[in-house]
Amino acid sequence: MRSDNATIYDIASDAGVSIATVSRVLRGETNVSAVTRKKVQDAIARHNYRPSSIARGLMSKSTHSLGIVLPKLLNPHYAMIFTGAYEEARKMGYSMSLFPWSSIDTRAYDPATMLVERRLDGVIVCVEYLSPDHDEQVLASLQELKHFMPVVLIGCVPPWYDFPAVTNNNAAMVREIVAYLVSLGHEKIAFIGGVQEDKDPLRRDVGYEEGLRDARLPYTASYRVYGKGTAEAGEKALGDMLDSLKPEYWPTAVIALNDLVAMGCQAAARKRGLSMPKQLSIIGCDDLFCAPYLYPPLTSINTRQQATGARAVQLLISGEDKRETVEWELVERASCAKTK
Amino acid sequence: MRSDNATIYDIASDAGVSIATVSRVLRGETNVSAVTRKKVQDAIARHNYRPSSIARGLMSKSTHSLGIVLPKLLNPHYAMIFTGAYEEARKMGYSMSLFPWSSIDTRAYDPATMLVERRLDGVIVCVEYLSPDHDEQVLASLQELKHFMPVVLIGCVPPWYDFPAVTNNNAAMVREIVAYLVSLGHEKIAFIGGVQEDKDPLRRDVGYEEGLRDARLPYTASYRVYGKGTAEAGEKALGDMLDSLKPEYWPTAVIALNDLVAMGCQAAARKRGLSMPKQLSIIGCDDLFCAPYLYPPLTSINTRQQATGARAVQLLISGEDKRETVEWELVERASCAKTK
DNA sequence: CTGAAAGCGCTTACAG
DNA sequence: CTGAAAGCGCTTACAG
Repeated sequence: MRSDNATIYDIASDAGVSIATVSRVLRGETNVSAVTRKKVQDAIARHNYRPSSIARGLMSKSTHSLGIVLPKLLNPHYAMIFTGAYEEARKMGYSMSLFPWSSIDTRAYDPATMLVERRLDGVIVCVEYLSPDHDEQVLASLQELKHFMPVVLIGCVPPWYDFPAVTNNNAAMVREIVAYLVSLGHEKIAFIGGVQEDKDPLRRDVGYEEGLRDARLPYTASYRVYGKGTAEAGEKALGDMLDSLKPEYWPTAVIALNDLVAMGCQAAARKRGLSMPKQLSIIGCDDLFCAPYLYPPLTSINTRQQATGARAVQLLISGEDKRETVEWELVERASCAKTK
Repeated sequence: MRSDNATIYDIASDAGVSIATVSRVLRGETNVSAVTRKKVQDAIARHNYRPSSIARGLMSKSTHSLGIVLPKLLNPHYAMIFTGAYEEARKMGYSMSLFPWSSIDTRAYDPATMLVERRLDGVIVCVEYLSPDHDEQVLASLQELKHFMPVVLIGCVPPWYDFPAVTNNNAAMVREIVAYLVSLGHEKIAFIGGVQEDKDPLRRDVGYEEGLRDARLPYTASYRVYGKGTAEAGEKALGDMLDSLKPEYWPTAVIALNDLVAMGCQAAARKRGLSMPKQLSIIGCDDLFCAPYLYPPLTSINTRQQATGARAVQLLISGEDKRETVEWELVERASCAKTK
């Protein structure tokens, strides 16, 4: 084993053939005689030679590598998406590089520079709605990026984003969650998390209001708290709600934007002596690995993140320009109970 | 904005200069006259030109990109390491690609192929001890990889691995944990998780036994259960231990290999009606984001994963061939209590 | 301060 | 089945 950073020329001369022939066996072409192939393979083994994907990428316009832009990996929700996308890419013979979103849009020169300079074959971008002007800025970046390479979106993608995408129908999902809680006898149902100005018609807010309407329940503004999707935000939001309401008006159920928020809600409720799920039912969303180990074990929605990531890769590679919706599943555990 | 995939030739001819001059302004060289620079920059803007890092990488031997090999991203422990490494790399002007370990060693051709073909400037590998033959295989892969690029190790790195590394001193850590539990009055202390045949002198086992010896406590084989570092494994391990022991011999404290195992232990204890921390104290390791939201909130060890990742990047780039140890911190929450 | 030329390590027609 | 040659899009001495 030499590992001398041999090039295709070294292999060719060592095997006594041309570099074109070496290239042929490298790429597995069949029109090479057995003995020639053997000579080349031996030379490759002797030098421990690995072709440079850099040089290879120069000539063949495809780099066979994809990118995925995710808000942050510390949230396991995104780690699941990444894992699903990565595995699918690998199956299809592509590599997949991860770009934390923050590292993209802090580049002064241009949001998409890193992606474009690497000549990726395509990129999956996970969109989050943060505020109207952030939205505008994101859309502009995406449109520019689209000029350079195929883009598939996941996450919270408003319908007016003209991109192929794979998403959940959040509105329908939350509407069903409300129905589920109503079926358990709940009438005072709170919803915690999300951004107030979001104008996406698929947003969870819409489902919340629809679900209430379905059950002919009033919309109580005090039960609707906006905030970031973190445990801290959830803890503060529910805590403030409870502290500001007379106990007889306390919600009997809360829908959390995601499992992180739900974790925070559990903490807030516990701190105020509420027994769960007896006095308060909580349902999360995303079904993180820790959901079954919270107390009480958290009922949540499996949003099939890995399937989402995998499907996005398929759209990216096939070039289909369509918008798909992925199913979800209610995972019942002990955190939601009947009111009596 | 044209996005016509212009090359350096297009820019040069459009600006009326040579490609060498375009290259100079691209790389920010100072020896270019202001007017020439302006002409070039205008042409770049007009074409929305981005240089190809592929072509750039061919000539300059450095790709300015690093790799990191991690067992699995779904465990937030590794997501923290990645985040720390990624951010540090970015600060130093490097990009960082993630390679799940599984995708490395299932390549029939060669474990390191993906890394080598991409001509990475260096790679961080997170090592896990799984079994003696896995260990042998990993070491062989690493040694081969080392012929191609600088390698820095993190994770469970035995001292006979001749590589720069940044690790925790697990033995010392667990020894202190035992002392902490002893200071709370515990004498029946269990340890759950890990691989039995591990011969690393820094391994957690060693610290467990040393800690017991420090406190002049007996080593009780029934209190030592091996297993994978998952919640399921933890739940089964503690469950089996409790079921097989008369209650008066039940441990009053358990040290879990990591927070996942600790989560499982909480579930097993709860299922058997043990009240925590009154009847059973549990301490985890890694201080995952969910630790404060478990019930009871989990006392754990902050192993400074982000700092570990960042430091590994620094060693990789500086080329220092040394082995460093990173500090840890006990994070006291409610899951460990005095025995009386 | 600027340009002509060679070269990085491959792939890809094109001949034979 | 195999090879000579051009070319991918840059950077890097080397001249001037």
